[in-house]
Amino acid sequence: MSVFPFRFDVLRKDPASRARRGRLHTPHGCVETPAFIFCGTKASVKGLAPSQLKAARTQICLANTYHLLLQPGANLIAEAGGLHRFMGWEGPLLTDSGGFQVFSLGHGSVADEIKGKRCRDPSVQKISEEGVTFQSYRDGSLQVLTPERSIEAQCQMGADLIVAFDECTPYHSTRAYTEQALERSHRWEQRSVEALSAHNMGQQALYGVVQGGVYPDLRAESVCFVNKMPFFGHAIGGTLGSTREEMMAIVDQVTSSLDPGRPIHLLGIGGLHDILQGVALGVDTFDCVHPTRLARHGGALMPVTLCDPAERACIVLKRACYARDFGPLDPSCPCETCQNFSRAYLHHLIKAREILALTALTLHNVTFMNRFLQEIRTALEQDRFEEMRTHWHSSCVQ
RNA sequence: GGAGGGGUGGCCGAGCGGUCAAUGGCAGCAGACUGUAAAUCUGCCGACGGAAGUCUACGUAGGUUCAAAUCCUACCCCCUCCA
Repeated sequence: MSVFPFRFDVLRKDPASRARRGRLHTPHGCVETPAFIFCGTKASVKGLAPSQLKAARTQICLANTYHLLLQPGANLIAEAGGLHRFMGWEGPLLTDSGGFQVFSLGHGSVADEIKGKRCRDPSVQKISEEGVTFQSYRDGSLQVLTPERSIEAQCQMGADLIVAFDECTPYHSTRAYTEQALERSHRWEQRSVEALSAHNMGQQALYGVVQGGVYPDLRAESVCFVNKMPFFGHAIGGTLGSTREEMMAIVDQVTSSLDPGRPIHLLGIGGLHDILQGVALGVDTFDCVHPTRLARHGGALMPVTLCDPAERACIVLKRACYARDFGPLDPSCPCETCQNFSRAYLHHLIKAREILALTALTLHNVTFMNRFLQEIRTALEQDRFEEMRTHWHSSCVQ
């Protein structure tokens, strides 16, 4: 009789907000929360080896069912001994269900669309009760993703935390459509639960996704649904509106009524301010491509004191003004990049399109995020979170 | 010496009478990036101007034409082949 190897403990609650310091137990180790989950979409955090992730004190990474299903296939990963062994990462892993990708296929515009920035061509995919038919981005072949297939693949890959298959409704959806999609997502999530229990290996914990778009009553309905389902944790998904205020209003509403005993994940959000606000609203984990993508595009995350506080929390190293900046990237950062390379050298690597630029900046941004989340955890432990938030807020927002 | 090909904006390279301040690419400059089709994408990129616009430009100097980077003549360079 084996014991379910997952547990979420709330170690401390912030007196001034809904923030909490927690610990998420998985078969591959604990995740101290609040935590950031790095995106390793195709079973690799682009540019970094697992040893480097580890050195940067990374706790947990994410991979994507959709991408891995198309290449190299869940069967192959199972043959390899599971995702952990396949990618050489011993720590906790999460796999996303592929629900999000289904809506960004063939276009690449849907990520924007979900954020309310652009309209998409609605003609690409077929959504039925059974699941979603979509075109592979690799070879154009038609693929079908259903709750059962997503869960089966996630079980084969064996990530610790897995996500129920949902429909991610875009921003420009009507209320009627969002509602219809929500109901269907709930049925898919129900099927996800059943599919997981059919595999019954007990080595994976399932997250249910809260949908409902920008409509408070639908979000409320979705919260009510996931709370009743036997999910281990909850994820907040779908469109979160077109502005930060709208996003936080939705997160606020949702987190205030989710089961407080379960960990809460905010899908796809990773801005520093967003994390601070999210944590204050009770979010335990975040994932986002931003830190790693930003790095590949020449941006280095920076403490507020080291970048132009009027704008972003990063410096764009490819800018000409860093060509002769021979000082360290961030003197306070212990990462190998900051310890060894000047801004001028990093600028050069980027301009010269050297591969090291990608690795060096990614390593820094990963380190930065881990330190940032560590700072939040420490602040929570010392009841200083409110102070930290205020400090960041006043430093960054003029 | 003979025959042929070519000289275009920082570079490479299209254009071969008007719609050409001149396609592309590179380099340069700036912006974007939030469940990753992203080492990507977008914009600017002769000078002056906020803009409309004005000026200077396609080896050099003339010429033909209402109009020339595009046609003609001479000259200067470069490349290939033959002697």
